[in-house]
Amino acid sequence: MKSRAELAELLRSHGLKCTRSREAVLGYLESACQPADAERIYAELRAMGIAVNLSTVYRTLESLCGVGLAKKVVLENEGRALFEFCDSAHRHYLVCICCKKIIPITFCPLGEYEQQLEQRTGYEITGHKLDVYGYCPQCKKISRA
Amino acid sequence: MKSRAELAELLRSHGLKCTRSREAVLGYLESACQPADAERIYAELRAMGIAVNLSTVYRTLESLCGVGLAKKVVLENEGRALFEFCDSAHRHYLVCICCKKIIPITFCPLGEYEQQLEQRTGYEITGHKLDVYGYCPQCKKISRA
DNA sequence: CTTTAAATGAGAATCATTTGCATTTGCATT
DNA sequence: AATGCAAATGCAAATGATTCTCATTTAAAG
Repeated sequence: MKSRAELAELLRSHGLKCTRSREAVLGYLESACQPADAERIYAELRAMGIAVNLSTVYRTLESLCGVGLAKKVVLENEGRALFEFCDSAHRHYLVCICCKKIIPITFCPLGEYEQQLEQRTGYEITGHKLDVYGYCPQCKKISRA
Repeated sequence: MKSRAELAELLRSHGLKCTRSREAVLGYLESACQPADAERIYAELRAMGIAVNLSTVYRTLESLCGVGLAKKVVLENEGRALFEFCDSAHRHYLVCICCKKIIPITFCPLGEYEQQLEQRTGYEITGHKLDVYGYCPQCKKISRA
């Protein structure tokens, strides 16, 4: 959980002008425990008494992603894009297909696989996206009941 | 490349009424060498002289996916959904971030990884999605020139 | 050949996201 | 502290993919 001053500094050091909306959105993402979509960020900020405009939230998210302060996460069967604070760590997501809870996974087993693929296909591989789907412990119980 | 009769049989054996549009869409997917989006399928069919409606293409794709004859593929940074004929093989995609060409990959290295995840997280894992991004041989050359 | 439920066409509706434009604001400079 | 200006914002309208409504057509069961 970063202070107001830290957020401002983070923005400036990434070449972004520091504004009320940007500070708010960045602060929200930084303290969020899960990726959130624009509408949700918008709603939560309003609930906190910070009047931002939805377009501004979208624009801010775009800027933050542009400078690497946020990351856009697009999941299958999810109509809208999610965003998270970007600590520049490579990660994957484990998504509950029932309650939609998302937990990040830091272990990635694909390094060697990518090398093999490069050799076999002649592609120059720049990255990958892996999401795992299933039932979280709670939903597993419920679906059995 | 399946015959008209084979397509009809495929539809019926999956519990779908056989109609002109469905036969056309299924036939297109079956002979396509890459996943295609609804608009493209629509355009190509019209170009072949088959007058289908775009809504029908969407509805047909939904039905086909519903009975397992097609598969929806959602890629990052791709505004629209893609669809492919479903031969029920588990596969991943290697997508050129430059020309958007997509090649399917049949080798999947994630079986063991999923088991480890189940143990560590208590989730019941039902599946995953892995897409790999990079430059295809041609685009690799171009970007260097 | 009827019948009937399901499929289709045409266009309106929806939903997330983007954009145009007038107004405001950060912030560097007087 | 006041000024200027480009960048950021608010608002409403535009967009693009997809879905829905409803009147009409069609597949295929009887």
